[in-house]
Order: sequence, then C-alpha cells, then structure tokens
Amino acid sequence: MGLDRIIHEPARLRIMMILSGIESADFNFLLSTLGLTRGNLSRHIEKLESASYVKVSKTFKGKLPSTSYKITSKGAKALEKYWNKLDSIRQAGDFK
Amino acid sequence: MGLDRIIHEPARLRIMMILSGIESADFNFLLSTLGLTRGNLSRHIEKLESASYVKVSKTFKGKLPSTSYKITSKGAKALEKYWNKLDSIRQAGDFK
DNA sequence: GCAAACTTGTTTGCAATGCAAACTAAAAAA
DNA sequence: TTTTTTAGTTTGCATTGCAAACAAGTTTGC
Repeated sequence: MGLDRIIHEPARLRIMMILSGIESADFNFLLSTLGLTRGNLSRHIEKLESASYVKVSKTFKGKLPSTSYKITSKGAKALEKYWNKLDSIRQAGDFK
Repeated sequence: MGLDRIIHEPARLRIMMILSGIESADFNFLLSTLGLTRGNLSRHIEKLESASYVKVSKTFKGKLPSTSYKITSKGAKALEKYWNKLDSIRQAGDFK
C-alpha cells in the first residue's frame, strides 16, 4: 500500500505538521507561515477537511470572520502512519 | 524552497531508493519489485532520466533487448537533499 | 514456414490535481 | 458614500499520474 496522497502533498504535509504541534491555528497564521496564496491554502484545507483530517471552526474576531483549524484524531493517526510508511521506504527494506 | 517534485512522487522515490542501494537494476527487476504497470514505470523512469537522476543503458540479453538503470551522482545528491528537507519538515522546526 | 502468443518497453488519451487569478461579501477608512 | 482592506472561495488552466493501446521484435505451435 502506498503513501497517503492527501498528506503527501508538501503544502498539506506542512499544514498537518504545524497543526500536530499546536492547539489550533487560524487561516492567517497558516498563510504567513506557509507562504501560500489564499486560494491555494483554501483548497488544501478543504481537502484535509473532506478527509476529516482537520476540523474547521468559524467564529468572529470582533466583527471580522475568523476561521481556525485543529487536527482531528483521525488526522493525527494518518499522519503517524504516513511517517512510518516513509521510514520503511527510506530503509529500502521496503523491497528486500 | 520546496521538496524536489521529481523525487517526491512515491513511485519515483522508491525507484531512487532501490537504485541508491544497488549497482544497477533492469526494467523487469524494477517492474516486479515495484508492482507498477510497464507504461507507468516507463514514464517515471523517463522523468528521472530527463532530470539526469538516472542513466539508462540499453543492451541485449541474448537476443532480447534489456534496459538497465543506474543512479547518477547528481541523482544521489538530489536524493540526499530530499531526505534532509523532509527531515526539516518533520522536525517542524521548519516553521518556527 | 507462418500465424499466434510472448517479451520488452513506448506512446497516447484521459481524469485528477496543484496553482494563482478572479471573484464575493462584509467591514473599515477616507 | 465611495474606496480600500480583510477574509476567504470559486474558476480556469497547465501539469501529471496512470493504464490502455501500440510497436518492434522473438519464440512457440501446427
């Protein structure tokens, strides 16, 4: 079985790693941290959400909308599995 | 700077890891080891070759054509860089 | 000896996806 | 009240992974 494509995409892998080490992060934090365009970030998060790897919460910060993201337990497990799989490829014990 | 997309693709990452641990490998060895279709393997190798990450040698084994592949020094360096980059993402020191 | 099947790959065509530009909707500024 | 800013979403295009179809020979069966 192969690598989880949802996670394998570099931008999403970074998002997952950031979220795995923090309680939650909002859109602008991810935006400036990752250096993506807004559209791009939006699409990637959408994908993570539809896989139930992150949970999205929409609130207001004052009068402006603010969206924040948390990794789910499913997402955390998938992320761990991803690294394990990658390790096995790295050992190249993958093919022997 | 991002991950090398040439290497990042799982099938190609596996090819590179196999080639990095062996003198050379021929088409059928890679085929059965990786479990890809012929077409798919052909395209992936083409990509690695055009990046000068692998060198292709066409010979004959008896009367049948046989193609074998070696990793280049450029390829080996790119592979090492790839893992380093991935490690930095994994430490998530990537964003702090 | 000749057609059918097998080897060893390559090329083609399509569906999926990453990416940024264009758009939307509301709030703040001028 | 018009303009600009904030906070994202949607759209359109170019790229790419993938397998099916093709190609160029070789071996097998009759």
